[in-house]
Amino acid sequence: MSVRVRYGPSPTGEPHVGNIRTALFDWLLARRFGGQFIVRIEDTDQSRAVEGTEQLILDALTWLGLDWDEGPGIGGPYGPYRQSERLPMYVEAAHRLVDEGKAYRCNCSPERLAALRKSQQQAKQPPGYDRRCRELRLPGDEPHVVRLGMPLSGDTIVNDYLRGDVSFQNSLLDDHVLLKRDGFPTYHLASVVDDHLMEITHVIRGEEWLSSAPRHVQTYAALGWDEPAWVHIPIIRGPDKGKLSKRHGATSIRQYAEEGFLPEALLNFLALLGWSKDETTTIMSRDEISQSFDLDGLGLASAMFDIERLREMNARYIRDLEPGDFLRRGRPYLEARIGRSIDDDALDTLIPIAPDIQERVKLLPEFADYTDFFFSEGPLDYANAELMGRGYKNKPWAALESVEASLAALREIEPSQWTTPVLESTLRELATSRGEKAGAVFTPIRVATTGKRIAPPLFETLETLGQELTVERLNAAAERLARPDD
RNA sequence: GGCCCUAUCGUCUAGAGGCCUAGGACGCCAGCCUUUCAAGCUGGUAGCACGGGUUCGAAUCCCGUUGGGGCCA
Repeated sequence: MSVRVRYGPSPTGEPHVGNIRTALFDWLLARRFGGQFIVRIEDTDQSRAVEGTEQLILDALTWLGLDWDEGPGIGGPYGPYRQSERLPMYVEAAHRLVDEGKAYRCNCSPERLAALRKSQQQAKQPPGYDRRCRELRLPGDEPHVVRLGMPLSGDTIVNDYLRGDVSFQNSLLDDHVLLKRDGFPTYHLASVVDDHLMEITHVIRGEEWLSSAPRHVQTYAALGWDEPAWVHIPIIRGPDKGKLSKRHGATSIRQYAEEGFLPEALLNFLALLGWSKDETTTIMSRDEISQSFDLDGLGLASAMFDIERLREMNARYIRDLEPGDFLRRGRPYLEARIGRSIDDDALDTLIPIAPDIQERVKLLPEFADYTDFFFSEGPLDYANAELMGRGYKNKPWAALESVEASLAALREIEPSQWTTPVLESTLRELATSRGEKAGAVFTPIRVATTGKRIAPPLFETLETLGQELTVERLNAAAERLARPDD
C-alpha cells in the first residue's frame, strides 16, 4: 500500500512554524516512500476564517519547497480539497449514522448546555454532555446538532504509531458533536470522513490531538471504516516551555522569511526538532532528509524552539551558498538600503569578495551592511574619531600623515596592478617603513573607504572598490582630518 | 482539578541490557590565527530527575514519586 498523507491547515491566520513542521513530516514521509502528499484546506469554521490566509499557507509551503501532489491549485482524483466544498459528504455520513442509530439529533439549547456545565463544575463532576437527547429520536425538522453515541463503558484503544496502545475510559468521554446547527461538520467528523474518502494512510498531527483521538477511533468504528495509522508527534515548545505560540514572538513562517532566514536552513532546523538521522549528522539538504526520513526516528519528548540554534544553522547555510546565489538573495536588502536597483552586472562585480561577506552575514538583511559602500554615492557618513581608530586615538595630525602616506603609495600602483596581493604588500611595507603597526595604518583606510569600522577584509575591499574610488575617499578623509574643528 | 503523554549536558539529540569512564551539534569558556569583524583550528565546561525492583549486569525493562507538557474546562 502506498503512503498517502495529508496536511490540513485551517485558514485562520499566518502559517505557524509548529504547524508547518507537521506539514514537513507529512511531506518527508510521502517523498521517502514514494507516496502522495495532499493539502486539504480545513475551513469549516466560518467564524474563524481569515481572508487571504489560505494563500499565505500555500506560499509558506512553496517557499520551503514542500510541493503537494493533490490539493488547492492542482486538484486531484479525491477532490475537492477544501472542506467547505465537501459539505454533502459530511451530511451524508452523519445521516447514515443517525439512521443506523449510532448517532442522534440533539436540540439542547446553548443555554442549557452552559447551565449544565456550570452545575457539573460546582458538583466537581467531569464536564460533558449528559446525553439527554440520546434516546429521544428527535425529528429532523427542528434546529439541532448531531452527536455520536459513544460507548458508555469499557475502553477505547488508540493505537498510536509512536507510543503503542493508549487507552481511554469510555465513561469519561461524552457524546461529541459531529454536525453543528448550521449544518457544518466539526473537525471530528470532517477529518474522519475526508481521511477515509481520500484514503489517507497515516494521520500525522500534533500531540494535542491525542486526547480526542478516541473520539475519532469511535467515529471510524461507527462508520465501519478502517482506521489510518495514528502518528501523534510532539509539540514544539517556546522558551518558557509552553506550547509555542504567537506570544513567544516570531512564529509565522513569513516572518522568518522576512528576517532573512533561508528556507533550506529553516527546513533543516525544523526537521531536527523531533527527528534525527543518526548520531552525528546535523546539516542535511532537503533531498538528504527526504531520503533518510523515517517515522521510527521520531522522538516522543516535546522540543524547544531554540532560535540561537536556528541562527547558527542559517549562518552556516549562508556561508555554503554559491557566491552568485548569495548575492541575488541579498540584493533586495541592499537595494532597500541604497534606494535604487542594482542590475546583475553591477551585482556580479562583488563575486570575488562575496565569500568574505558570506562569512560575516548571519541573516540576509546584514548583507546591506557589508556592501552598501560599494554602491553609495557622495560622502560617507562617519566620525573623525573612527577614522583615527585605536592607533591614532586623539591624534588627528598623526592620522592625517598616515592617510597621506597611504594615499601616495596607493596612487603609485599601476591600474593593472590593483589587486589584493599588491595592495597588501604595498600597505604592509608602508606600515613597516613608517615603524607603525599594520592595524594602525589600515584602520583609517577602512573607515575612509567603507564608512565603518566593521567591514569585509581591507585589501579585497579596495580591489573591488577600484583605485579611483579608493583615492577619492582617502582624499576626502584627509581633508576632514585637516580640518581643526572636528 | 480530571484524563492522557513525556523525562539523557543550558538547548537539539545519539543511545532499542554489556560496545557508555554516556557520543555529536549549538551555546558558553580558554588558547591559536589575525587589518576590523567574522570564519577557521585546538582544548575545556556540562547530562542519564529521584526511589524501588528485574538481571551476573540497566541511561536502556517494570513499578512508584517528582518534574514538564497537552487536552477538557
